[in-house]
Amino acid sequence: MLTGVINKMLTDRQLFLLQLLVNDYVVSAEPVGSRSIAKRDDVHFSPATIRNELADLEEMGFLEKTHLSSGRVPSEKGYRFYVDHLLSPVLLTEDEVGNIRHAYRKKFSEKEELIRVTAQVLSEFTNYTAIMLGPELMDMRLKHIQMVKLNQTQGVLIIVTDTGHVENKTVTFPKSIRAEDIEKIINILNDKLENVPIYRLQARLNKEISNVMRLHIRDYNRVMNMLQESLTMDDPEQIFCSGKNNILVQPEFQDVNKIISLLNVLEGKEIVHEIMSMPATGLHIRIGRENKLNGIEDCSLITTTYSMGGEHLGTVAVIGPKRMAYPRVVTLIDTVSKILSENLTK
Amino acid sequence: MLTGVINKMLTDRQLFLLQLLVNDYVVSAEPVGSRSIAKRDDVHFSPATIRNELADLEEMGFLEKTHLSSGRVPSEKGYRFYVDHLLSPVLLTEDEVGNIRHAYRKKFSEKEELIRVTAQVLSEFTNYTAIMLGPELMDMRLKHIQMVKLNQTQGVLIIVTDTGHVENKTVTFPKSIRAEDIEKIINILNDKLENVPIYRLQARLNKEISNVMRLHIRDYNRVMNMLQESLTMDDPEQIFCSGKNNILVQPEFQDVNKIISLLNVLEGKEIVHEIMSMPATGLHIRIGRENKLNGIEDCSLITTTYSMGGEHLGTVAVIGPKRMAYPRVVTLIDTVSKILSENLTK
DNA sequence: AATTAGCACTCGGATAGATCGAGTGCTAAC
DNA sequence: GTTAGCACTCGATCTATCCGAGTGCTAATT
Repeated sequence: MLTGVINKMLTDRQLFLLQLLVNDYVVSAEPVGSRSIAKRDDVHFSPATIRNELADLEEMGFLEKTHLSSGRVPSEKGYRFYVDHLLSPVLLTEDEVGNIRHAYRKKFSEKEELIRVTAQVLSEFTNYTAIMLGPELMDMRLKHIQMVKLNQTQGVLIIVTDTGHVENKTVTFPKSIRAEDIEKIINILNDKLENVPIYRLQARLNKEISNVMRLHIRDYNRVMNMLQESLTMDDPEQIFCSGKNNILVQPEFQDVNKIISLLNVLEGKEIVHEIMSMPATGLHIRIGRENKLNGIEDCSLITTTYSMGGEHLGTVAVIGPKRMAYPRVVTLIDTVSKILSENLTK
Repeated sequence: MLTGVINKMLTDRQLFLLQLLVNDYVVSAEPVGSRSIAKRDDVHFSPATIRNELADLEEMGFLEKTHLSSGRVPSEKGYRFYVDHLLSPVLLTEDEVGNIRHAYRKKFSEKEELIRVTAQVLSEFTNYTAIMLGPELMDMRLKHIQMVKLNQTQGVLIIVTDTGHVENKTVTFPKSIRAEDIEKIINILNDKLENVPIYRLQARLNKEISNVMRLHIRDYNRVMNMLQESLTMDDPEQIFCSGKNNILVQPEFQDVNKIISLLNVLEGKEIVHEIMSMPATGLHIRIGRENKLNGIEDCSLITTTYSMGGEHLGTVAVIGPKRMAYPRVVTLIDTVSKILSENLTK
């Protein structure tokens, strides 16, 4: 049991009641009244007493009422206190752990697939929305570059990074170019650009490569233009999102307009920035307005990271209503991100 | 003007009224009454006359009432007749054509991007949902295969098809294998598998390659297993979907449960099958229950195809409510698919 | 014979009370 | 410090009523 030292302002009983109330509200989605609390077996005082305590908790800003004579609902401050001090991690049942492991039973030949499946598992088991951010292109380095000719004028330029990520661009080469030239170009690129960070490719191309190219390749300008274009990386990172619709069944989103605006937020790029703005290490929770992004004021965001061979790779996020099953989600996101890291590492 | 010969059952005036009514209902989303039709400048008969005509049209099954004393709404048969005989194609304004062209102004280095943008344009200009099906893997042939080693035990296997599509798989190779071996394997594969249809890769691997491999490669069994796995193609095709949320603002989807089930359908695989079940050539419209797929009984599906250099490549689809702006969508989907084909071809 | 004016009728949607119940705060008794 | 009792509040639900936009049918008009 918790002792009152956590916060001088709150008595043990108040802590206890706050915890009960949040737990209750999280499952019922209805304002919690004193009577319903008093009915519990582990509560040994009367509704009137509870009313007094709740009134105090409200005065301190941990609880709110939806109208003058309604039951209480946790405020954001209440949730914050709850997740900081009252969160008792929940154990998954053996069945659940089994089911999760089961989802990873098959062999994954594409890393993307593994990440996608993780998003799926997480959204399914939490019943909220899961978003996975892959490694940022910023952090990747070039491993290998390759050109496959499709026909006389077109080819596919394939760029593989050290993390195993593959980008491909269709290019149209100048007619004047010869097959040997293409090979030469690719060789030069591989030679000079290996291990260069992806975001520096273009700069390096201009600085160091251009001289060598000029010597060896005819029609130098056109080729450089072509390469210039192909080495532009626009997508900052890969994103997988699963269970976008889960959140809609929550009673707080019965309003069609809310649904539309939330879905738009989930599909926009801003949500990615919001997630990236979370601390890059450990598990973090942002509740309601703590999120800077407009449109998710009624949501909470929980994030943690995953890695490959110890190296930070990306972020796992779960978005649900403020009224979220925090203990369960915290456990799940932690478990799943570990499983993902294991799978990526081996 | 249309003449009555189209269908012996309907007089010119009935055709005219049916067209008016559909046009009106499509924009208003409200049952159309005789009075509101009579008020139009181009209508020269009284509400009573119109009521008689509408009653006849209803008897013939082209119209419906939502309740005993409501105005009329087109039935599915009514829509069907409308799109078959009364659809007058609409011209886009110069502004619109300009805006569409504008969306394609930038150079596309990835074919996928071009298709994605097309989905976006289409959903934006129709205000419905656009779905693009890429070329089926079935129809592709192997152009080139390539292995990039990431470290001692892992590599990325890259598969390029004749259409310029790139698949990549992360593989873990047996420790015993040597660098030269890998090169040898890839050479054998490229040699023997070029131009083989993607879906036959595995079969060919077993039949013709296995002998050659056995001769040249040590640790034959493990290598074969690895390749076996890597050449499994699970995704039948690429899919781009844009504007999933557009459809939700339509008044027929004010019900949250309808929204959820529709979104689930749009995200599922069945919708792809539904689209693939459309005739593979020309423009086609399926109205409401004409769609076999459960969950889109209240929607209409319009599809056409796009191509690259004359060769059929994929399908463009728009999903909206039955009460759809058919003339506009038909024009748009037609225009856009042509622009896409042009862009792919050049 | 076709059209239209007139009229009774239907039904959904909006509005206004009435009622109910779950909740509160406060006071006084325990 | 706790609790029983009570007056009070407010959302939710139900009912009754009214209104308007629509219909079908009949009889008069063109």
